[in-house]
Amino acid sequence: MEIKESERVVIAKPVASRPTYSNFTSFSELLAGAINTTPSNVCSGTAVAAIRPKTVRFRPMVNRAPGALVSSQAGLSGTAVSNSFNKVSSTDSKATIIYKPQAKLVSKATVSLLANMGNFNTNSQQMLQPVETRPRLSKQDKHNFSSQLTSNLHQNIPSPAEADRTTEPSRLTSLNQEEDPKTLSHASNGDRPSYDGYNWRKYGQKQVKGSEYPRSYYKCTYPNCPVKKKVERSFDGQIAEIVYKGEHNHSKPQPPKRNSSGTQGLSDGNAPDRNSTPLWSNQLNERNEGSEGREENQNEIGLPVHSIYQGKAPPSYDPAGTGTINAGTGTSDNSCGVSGECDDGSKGLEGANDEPKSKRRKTEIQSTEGGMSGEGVQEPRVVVQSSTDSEILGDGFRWRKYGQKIVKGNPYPRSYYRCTSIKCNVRKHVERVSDDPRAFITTYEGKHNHEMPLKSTNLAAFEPDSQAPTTRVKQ
DNA sequence: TGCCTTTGACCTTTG
DNA sequence: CCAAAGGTCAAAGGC
Repeated sequence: MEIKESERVVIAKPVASRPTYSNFTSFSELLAGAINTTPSNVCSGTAVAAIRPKTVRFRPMVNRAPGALVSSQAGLSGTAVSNSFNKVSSTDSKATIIYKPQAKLVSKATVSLLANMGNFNTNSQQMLQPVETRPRLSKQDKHNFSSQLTSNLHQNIPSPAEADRTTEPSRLTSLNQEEDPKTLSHASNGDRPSYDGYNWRKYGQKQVKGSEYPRSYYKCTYPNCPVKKKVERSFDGQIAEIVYKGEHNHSKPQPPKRNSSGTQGLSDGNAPDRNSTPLWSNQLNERNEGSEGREENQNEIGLPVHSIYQGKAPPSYDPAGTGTINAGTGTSDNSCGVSGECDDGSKGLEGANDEPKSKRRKTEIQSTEGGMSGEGVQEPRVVVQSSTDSEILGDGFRWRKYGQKIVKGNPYPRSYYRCTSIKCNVRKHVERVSDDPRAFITTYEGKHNHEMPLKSTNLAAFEPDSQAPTTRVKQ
């Protein structure tokens, strides 16, 4: 179980790929990783899965899926959200660390719940909304969810981070929703404007070592466009990482139609721009698979998604460039970055799954529109996201997760974080090294050039686990 | 009927 | 140079 140091060093890979962004979930994520992996595995075993073999087709399954998920999650987290704690602890049998786990669990549970419900609401955005502006769904529904979520969260989660988490759930929901593209579409009436504007075709799927979930390969459907992306899922089947290759040699396809109807209309009206903002959220909701949305949202949940560009990729995207924080931007931006224009859609797109096949295109188009319209907006969002994305981990600093990867020799995923302080180049990666979720090894690179944003006292609350983990400083 | 996803096999890349 | 892993192709099936 122990990790080989040499391998750790390998961090480079993720880095190399230009992370535009990422998500974070920091702790929760870690936990999730840890917990989920193990437990999840277990769960998966029990619950199962969820695996969402493929979403799309499951429509009929949809109901099941959610249910399944829920059950699974429930199993994991607890039947009910509230229970999540217990279960978590119980499952792992490690009660001590309740906090984080809880958070995670809770969120998941909630998520699952949401998912179920969410299908209707569809737009997980609710949670996101704050960030976005777009109201795409019926607000009421959202409210319901959100309220529920929040309530759950509150109950379950004592941690300070709740607020963030609330978002998480939503995100999660979105994820879940992925599975039910239909629901999304249906529910939302077309909510999904989301496609990033680009159209993607799935051309392959493969089981990757170290991952229970398959990696999906997508190509931009625009003629001659070399852009490809691959989407990996994490334990829960949520998107864990999206890697883009190449740059779009075209602008986003515009939707021929405009639909004013429905959500899009909303988005259009308000945020004309691309989806950036709205899309963002939308995306999340809509496409689950899509990556982007998730990216941002997922942060906490542990569903971190991040997009990484390979090759030339993103020409400009990162406002920050490598910007430490960009990540935030990266998220949504990433997509954008990749295409330059903002692919956002892409993320969603892949979701191909999400959408029902034939409709997909149609929707895409429409969605694109919505998305297209609002381009300018994106960046701003990014900003917002970034704020949400980063989390204060046990060490008292605020980190942004920019990557997660399973390294050989260790069945547990390694999460990469970057200090969100603008001038600070400190990075660290955290990986679980044993069945004990508390057994983490944290490796730091560089030194902080700023003070710790959070007081140690507070930290305690955040991370009970912090004790367990081992810390290393590369340099 | 057409489009898209799924999947197994083959090819390429990397260690 | 070999083996393993990853990536892509293309036929088949489903919606």
